Amino acid sequence: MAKIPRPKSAAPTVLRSTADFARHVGLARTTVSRVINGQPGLKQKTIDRVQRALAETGFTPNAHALHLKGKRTAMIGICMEDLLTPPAVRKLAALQRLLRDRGFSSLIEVFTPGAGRDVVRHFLSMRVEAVVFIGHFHREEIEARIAELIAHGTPHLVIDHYGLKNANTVSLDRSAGMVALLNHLLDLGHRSFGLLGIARAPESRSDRMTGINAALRSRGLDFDEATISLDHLHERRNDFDYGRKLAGNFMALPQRPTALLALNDAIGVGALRGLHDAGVKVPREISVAGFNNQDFGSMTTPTLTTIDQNIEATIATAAEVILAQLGAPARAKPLVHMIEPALVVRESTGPARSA
Amino acid sequence: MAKIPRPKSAAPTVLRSTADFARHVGLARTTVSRVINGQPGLKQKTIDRVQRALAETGFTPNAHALHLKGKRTAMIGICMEDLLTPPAVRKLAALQRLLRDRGFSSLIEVFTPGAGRDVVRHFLSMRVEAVVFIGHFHREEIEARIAELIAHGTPHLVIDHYGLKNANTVSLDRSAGMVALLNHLLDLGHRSFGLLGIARAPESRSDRMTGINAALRSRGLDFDEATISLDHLHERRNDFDYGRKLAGNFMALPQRPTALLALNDAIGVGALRGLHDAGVKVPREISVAGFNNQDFGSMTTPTLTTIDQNIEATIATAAEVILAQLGAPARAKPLVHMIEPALVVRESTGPARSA
DNA sequence: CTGAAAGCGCTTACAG
DNA sequence: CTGAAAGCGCTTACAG
Repeated sequence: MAKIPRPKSAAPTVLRSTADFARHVGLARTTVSRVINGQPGLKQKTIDRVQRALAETGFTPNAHALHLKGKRTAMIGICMEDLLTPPAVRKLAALQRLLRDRGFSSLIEVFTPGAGRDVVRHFLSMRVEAVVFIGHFHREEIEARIAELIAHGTPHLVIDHYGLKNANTVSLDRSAGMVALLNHLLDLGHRSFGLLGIARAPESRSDRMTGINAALRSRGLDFDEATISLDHLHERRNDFDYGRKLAGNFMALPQRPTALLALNDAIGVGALRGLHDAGVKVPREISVAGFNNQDFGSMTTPTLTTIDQNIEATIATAAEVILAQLGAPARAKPLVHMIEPALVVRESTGPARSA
Repeated sequence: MAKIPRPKSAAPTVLRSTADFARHVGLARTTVSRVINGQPGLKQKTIDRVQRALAETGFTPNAHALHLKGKRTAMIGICMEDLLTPPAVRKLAALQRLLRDRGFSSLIEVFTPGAGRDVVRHFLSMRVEAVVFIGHFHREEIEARIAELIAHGTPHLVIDHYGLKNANTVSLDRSAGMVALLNHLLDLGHRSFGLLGIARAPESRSDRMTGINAALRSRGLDFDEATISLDHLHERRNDFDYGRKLAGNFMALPQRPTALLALNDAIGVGALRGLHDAGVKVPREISVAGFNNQDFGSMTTPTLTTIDQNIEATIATAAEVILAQLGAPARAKPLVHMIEPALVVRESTGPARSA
């Protein structure tokens, strides 16, 4: 590679090392290092001189060399299921902020299926102090990654994916969320429920099934009789359109449910739209509920009843769990934290039509 | 600090260095290093032995040491205005993905006002190969950061903040977006426009003003007569509620505009909600347009006319610009790229009431 | 206050 | 194939 001639501007040649920098200031490397690290026994004059040069040149000690000398990396690896799910991104934002306030920087990666091993290896090669996973993952793959981390002695935490073997987790109590929602609707006289995206489901959904079941049973209702699912009609997606289409399918049924429960707010809002297009009045003719309490749910017509995830509590707990593990001896038993959700009643739920 | 006793499990003691690992495999450090780096002249048997041990132990060479020895960091610093603006996060997600495909990892930080210096210094201490800013920043602060990066010889790019001195930028042509929107509405007979969050504005907004002005003038209309702004009535925010309140204010006016132009879709959707609450029919009585083409805009009643940001093109260009700068001599002139937006006509705009 | 030295974890010639 | 050595950029005793 041909050498690029240095520009002859007024700006000093870029300083790449403490040696360069010490030469530039006219002091010993040792002295410079002591100033930078705030060690005692230096003349104020020397300190000022170095500080000024530091500000002028913008010299920054090489973090990699610092780490080699034993300085902690103060980095946390955060592995996201994706960056396109708003509630997950809200958690990321909150966690990143909390960690930064505590002096940690976040190394953020997306866990594309099959590439989990690469992501974790990258984190380990960077010697992160802990790894946090946010989202819902392929069970076997993430369990393998967590086993690796444990073997490696690197603390971990999984946010949102409940029920993983040997994993430290912080998750929303989705079962309790469904119980709250069902009780609200049962109190309104509803006895038959259409499930949008909730049935036939991977783990995080089955928590919900547990909740639905429990709520129904406590009122003496049978799950199979009280619920109906049409998820098999479309390829499963988590977006507006999936809800819109499914709502249409429910309306075409001879025996319509009186309430629709959606996996999330996007599907719920899509259902509202589908019902609107079909000329069905919500909540007069049918009630609709979402999950997650995303912001747009308060802007639809009608506004959407939903379950709030309590993201602040989730992330506060997560940060605590992560930070407590740092430098502490590895725990024998995994830590499992549950976060309580909150029911948010809006306009989309009302008394059952023919209760 | 008390030493933590190593667990006596079957798992081998954690291997922290090539020295440890070489001892574990029973080979010389040099040999191990050569296998890891795929150098020629090794017996297949040795290669297999090392590979197997690598897989078994999960040993990862220390990235910091690698870098010290001259390996490039392959890291790009990405500095976000925040992680709560969905279009910005969509750009982050797309950029992170493109960079990862090219073998770069992303170091993501949030640029809290006043802490920009720290963020950039952290990036530099990590020896990132380039720094990308996504969003809209305090002008002087970001210009100072960019000057530092240039002095430092580290490539940079700003996505979305147009018009910065000496900065490489990729930005949406918001002026062209407003022209397209205005022409659409002018063709529908609209002659008076309420501006929601667009006026009295920092740079990125003034691009819009330029576009509005140009479109109006080309039809012989005067800006001051044709537009009205009520932004002074509330503290400026970018959310649904701001739009909802402002829409109410516009309806209370003796001389109502026939169309409302919102800074973004959230404000636009909020306006739809405010109009709905006030019993005003959209678009029969008034038209509403947003900006950004966020997903929820197609779920409201009515659906929202807006401008699409063409995020794919933005990020493809951004990745190209960044990667082209790596290892290339610094350019004398900043690179300025403009991305063309696209008009998305939906239900919220229609013929002017009394055209 | 300065300077020379050791060592963090690696790779890469260099000599066996 | 192995081993000893140098050196990347730093900090931290250690001796002046």
